[in-house]
Amino acid sequence: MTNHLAPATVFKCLADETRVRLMLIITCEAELCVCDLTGALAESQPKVSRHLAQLRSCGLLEDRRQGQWVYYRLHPNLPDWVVEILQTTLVSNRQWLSQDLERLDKMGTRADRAAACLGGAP
Amino acid sequence: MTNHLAPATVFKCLADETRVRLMLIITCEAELCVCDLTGALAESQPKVSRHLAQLRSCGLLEDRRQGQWVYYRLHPNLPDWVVEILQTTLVSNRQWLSQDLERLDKMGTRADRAAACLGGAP
DNA sequence: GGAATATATTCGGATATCCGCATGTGCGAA
DNA sequence: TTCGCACATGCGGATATCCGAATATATTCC
Repeated sequence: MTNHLAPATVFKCLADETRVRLMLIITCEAELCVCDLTGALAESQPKVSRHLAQLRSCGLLEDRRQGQWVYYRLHPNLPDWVVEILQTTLVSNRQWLSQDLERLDKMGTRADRAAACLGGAP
Repeated sequence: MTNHLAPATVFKCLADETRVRLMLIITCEAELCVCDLTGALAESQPKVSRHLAQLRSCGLLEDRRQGQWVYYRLHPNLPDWVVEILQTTLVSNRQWLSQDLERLDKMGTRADRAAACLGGAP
């Protein structure tokens, strides 16, 4: 809402298959760490990390370090129209994204593991 | 709705400033010929033509020759989510697009078709 | 401190993108 | 047919993008 992100800048960020997949999965799951994303996409760690860095430097993502893990989520100041676009794309392309989400589901996300840990034994 | 356009493909088309401007203006005006678009963008004719060709070959635009003019419009089989994205982007970036639309408006002639899409934005 | 895990970055090369300039093509009018 | 306008495209060349492999940094655990 506060950021000015030119349309071309936003679309350039989404113009790479790896980056759209990252953005849509994060839109879907709210917050994920790099290892989750690497597993979900079944891509190499440097590749995923590089694209995440690009998305962050453009202002689409925000990162947060917690221990050895770095969590990524949509940037809180993301303009509304960008969020809308992500959600629209997500809703109409679930099938396209299903393999990534299945892989993510099967590995159990770090967020889930952490939550389970908080609820159970720390 | 019928076409299968992968998200990355669509966003790649919109990842260039010239191409987003073309797509948004056409989304706004329904149908325009190359000379209108060249005037609106104030870019060279080969540049505009080349980008239009790319948008057409990707399936985002459809062209129609009428006499010496070639009119471009959104492809009728464009998936709904792509149209939604274009409209969302348009609505939230009127200011960004205003110069192009003003130029188009001032040209008059072939661009007689309502430029009233801009609404009341300054 | 040292090993182990998670993440980031550098490097170099293959490929893609974008552009201006010039030229080619299709159409209508004279 | 020839001219002129509207549009498309071929041809370099500059620049950007993307990747794998290797390496660097950060943090935790022992």
